[in-house]
Amino acid sequence: MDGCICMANGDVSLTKTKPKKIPAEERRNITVEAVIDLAGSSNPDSITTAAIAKHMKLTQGAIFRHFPNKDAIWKAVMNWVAKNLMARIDRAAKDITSPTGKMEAMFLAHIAFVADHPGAPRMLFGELQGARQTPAKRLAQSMMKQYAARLRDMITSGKECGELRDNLDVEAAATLFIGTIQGLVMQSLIAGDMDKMRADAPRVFDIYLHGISRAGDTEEQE
Amino acid sequence: MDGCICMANGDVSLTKTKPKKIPAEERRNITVEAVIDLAGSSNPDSITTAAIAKHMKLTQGAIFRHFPNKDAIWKAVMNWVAKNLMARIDRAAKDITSPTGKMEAMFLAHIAFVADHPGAPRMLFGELQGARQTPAKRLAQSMMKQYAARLRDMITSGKECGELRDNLDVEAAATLFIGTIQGLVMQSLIAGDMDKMRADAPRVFDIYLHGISRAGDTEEQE
DNA sequence: TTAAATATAGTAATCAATTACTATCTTGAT
DNA sequence: ATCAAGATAGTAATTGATTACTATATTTAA
Repeated sequence: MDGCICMANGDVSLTKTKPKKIPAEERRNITVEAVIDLAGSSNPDSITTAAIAKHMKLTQGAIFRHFPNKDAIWKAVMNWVAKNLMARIDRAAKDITSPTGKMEAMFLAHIAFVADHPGAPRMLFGELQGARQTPAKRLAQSMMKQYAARLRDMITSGKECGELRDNLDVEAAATLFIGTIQGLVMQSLIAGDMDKMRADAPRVFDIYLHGISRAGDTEEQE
Repeated sequence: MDGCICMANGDVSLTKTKPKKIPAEERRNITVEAVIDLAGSSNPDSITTAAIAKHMKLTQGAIFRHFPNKDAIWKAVMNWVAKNLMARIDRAAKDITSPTGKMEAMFLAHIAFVADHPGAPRMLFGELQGARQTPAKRLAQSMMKQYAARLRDMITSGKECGELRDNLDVEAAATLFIGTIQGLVMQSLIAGDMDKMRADAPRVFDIYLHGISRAGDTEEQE
């Protein structure tokens, strides 16, 4: 398909021609990347250890030299997703003072992250829906809680500084913010087109902003 | 577990107490219901034919007397979902004239359907995301297309009759409508609480309506 | 050399699907 | 009406493929 992952070690011998022996920690990172990669194009729940191993040019058994079991792999992947997503969102909102500006930056940063890593939301969705209470699920849930709390704070301060409607339902607004992202992501995953999501995101957020802003505030400067 | 399925045909013979042998078509319907039931509490993709059979008090092999293979089961299930969901939405919007009124009725009807059948959206999400182009996926995709087209028409006529903003982005508004539902559903599935979704839906739709309505139109009559 | 990293080659469990066979209902000629 | 013949719906056992996981041998970098 993409053919750009790792076929480049046949002849060209620089430092490592056949990088067979890789230190354990780096191998774990490679494993996480492989899983996220695979999750981008197949049901996360049915990604086998054999498929992971094949994708990173290893034998299946070798995986278990670096992870005690499959759940541990999932935990590592969820950890990666939570860390990188939150970092990206924080970075985007850092230099902006206005609450609505912060929210827009967060929204677009979140969308961009998902567009870069389509496997991430699929894993989140799949993992969170499962009945089984895995370590990975606990991680995902705590990230969601943290996300929602931060949003509520932001919306509340937006009301206080007059950018948002006084009668705005803070909880509903936070729910809709997250829901809007999830909905956009779902539709893009269904369409199999992440670029479409990038294009739609600003237009959709504009409507959301209309919905929460103080009447008359939202100027259409397009 | 419930013990009321088929043990009752030894002595009592009226017209039909509960015959052990069930005609093929009804058995197929029972199968569909069993799958949707199971999908409500476990990953649809990992529902086994054995689990389906057990849930409807049959042996695993008997399933294949009524379906040629597993894909055929999924196709039948998707057909059921598409038919019932669309019927319910149509019924809700039928007697309402105002476009925004129609949209609200559709929104709430959609949410109610999902709350009644939590397995349905899980199957749709799971099926639509998969890379494999199954008959079930084709069915789901055509339903989504039909849904989106109907929404765009409704929003357009809402603009024409003055209920919605003139500068409203029709496509984005339709995307956000569906996305809002999907987001609400996702969050409820994650929380494992369908009643919460029923309660949140009107509050969230109110914000959406704010976002698409003509300025000054939306009266807060609460 | 030596210890970590990987390969090889297994395991028991589970999957969808098929088989051989049995039980029950339906039908039509008498 | 009756009752063999055929159709229908079921069971139980088994298939080959695939799963997560493991035991042990081999390779390679320091």
